[in-house]
Amino acid sequence: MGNPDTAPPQNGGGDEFPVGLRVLAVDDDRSCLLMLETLLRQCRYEDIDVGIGRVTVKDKACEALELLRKNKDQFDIVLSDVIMPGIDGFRLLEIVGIEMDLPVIILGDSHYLEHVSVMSADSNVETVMKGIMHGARDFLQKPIRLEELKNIWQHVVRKKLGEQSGAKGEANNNNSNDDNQNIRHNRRSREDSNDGDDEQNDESDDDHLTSKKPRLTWTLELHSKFINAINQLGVSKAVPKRILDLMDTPGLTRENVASHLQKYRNGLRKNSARMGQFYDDNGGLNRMSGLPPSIPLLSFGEQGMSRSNPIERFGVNGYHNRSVIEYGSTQSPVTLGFSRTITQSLSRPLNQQNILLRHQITASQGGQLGRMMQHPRFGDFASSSMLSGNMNRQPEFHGSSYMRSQFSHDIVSSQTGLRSFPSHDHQYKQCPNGISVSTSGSLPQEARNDIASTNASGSHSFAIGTGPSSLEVTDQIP
DNA sequence: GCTCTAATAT
DNA sequence: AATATTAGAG
Repeated sequence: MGNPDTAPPQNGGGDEFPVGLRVLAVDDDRSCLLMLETLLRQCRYEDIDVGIGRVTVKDKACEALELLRKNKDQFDIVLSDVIMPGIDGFRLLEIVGIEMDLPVIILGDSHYLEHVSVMSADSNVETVMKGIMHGARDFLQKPIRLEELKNIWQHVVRKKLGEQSGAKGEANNNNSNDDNQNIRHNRRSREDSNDGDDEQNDESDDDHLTSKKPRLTWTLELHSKFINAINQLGVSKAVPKRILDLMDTPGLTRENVASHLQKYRNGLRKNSARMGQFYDDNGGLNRMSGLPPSIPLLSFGEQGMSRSNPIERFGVNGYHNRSVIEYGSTQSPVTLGFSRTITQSLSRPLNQQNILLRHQITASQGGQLGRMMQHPRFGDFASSSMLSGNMNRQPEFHGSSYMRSQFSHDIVSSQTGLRSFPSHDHQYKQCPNGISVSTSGSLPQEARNDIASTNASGSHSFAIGTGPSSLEVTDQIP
């Protein structure tokens, strides 16, 4: 809670507002809109010289959008009501975020809040959160007060600042052979807004670029390094610090590694819980010491089904001839809600697929494992994408290339009792005691996805498992 | 004070 | 789901 009106950028005067900020306000409620416009003009966000008025109002989101599209670069900031017929505030927010990346401020409608919620408090928070998650820069609750509007310029400044400093690492999709350039460190600043009252928290430390928080993306390269490090260290000694050192990746933090490690271990744990055991770096049999006994032997149910990006949906029995694969870009929070759907046909119903899977199981395990054996997932053995090194599915894999993949694999081995079969369409090499994959029959959909999504075109190779228990597979698509 | 890890938040 | 952040224990 600091002093509200810190000096705006250029003019040193503490009380001057950036004259001529180009604001577009959208609200379907005419009276609100008028009020808003009046206030905005009082802020001197008004038209000065440019052809287009500096304060522009629209009572329909679609018109606002049209205006924005036609006049890119003609606006600095957008204020939008939440509830509107047609395109609502959130939607507008998304679109604007994607198409022109302007700061958007969401205006909360008290009517709406009352309406929707039994008690306004919660839903308010929810709404605010939703707005923020969708990329809103701020959230102002109606009735909007002049004081609040006076400060919206800060978002524009922040955005500009953000653009300057961070060289815009936006499209880091398929990039990078250079292991690490998606790394950008950021300390965040808690920025929020509030309900009925007031708000301005402008702690000017220095680095609160409220813009976007770039998160580290664990690319395949990074992950490989990570896995490498772990292999070198051995499971027991693999702690964040050491891994970090071994990875030798500038910009990467221990926290990054720790977080990833946590996930990695979860994967291990899951696996090992299923197997009851796993091999450590010495090839020795390890009992995961700290294994919570509570971990189910197999979580085939809902949990496992929707692992990783492509979200598969099977009928309860897995009988669908077609499965729906849904995906969406997760690049930026703004893309929330944008997802497309494609379909992929299955050669056979899952339950008829010829799954080759052997594992020593005891009779007592029969119940759950039995089910698993009918529908093993790639992930059941080595694959949580974590272990397979198959991280980071790129959007490009979706769609046609995805459908084009005709892999059909059987999971056939693990240390105990499972073995691999030679196969026509791919080469494989199996490490001693390795987990292996071969392509002899068919594979549950999930597994196929794991593999297919690794592949954009032509062949690819990937590793399954780590250390001595790993396998490298090279697939060749006919 | 630093590191690790589990838990929790975004 | 994937990462980040936090909190408490060593």
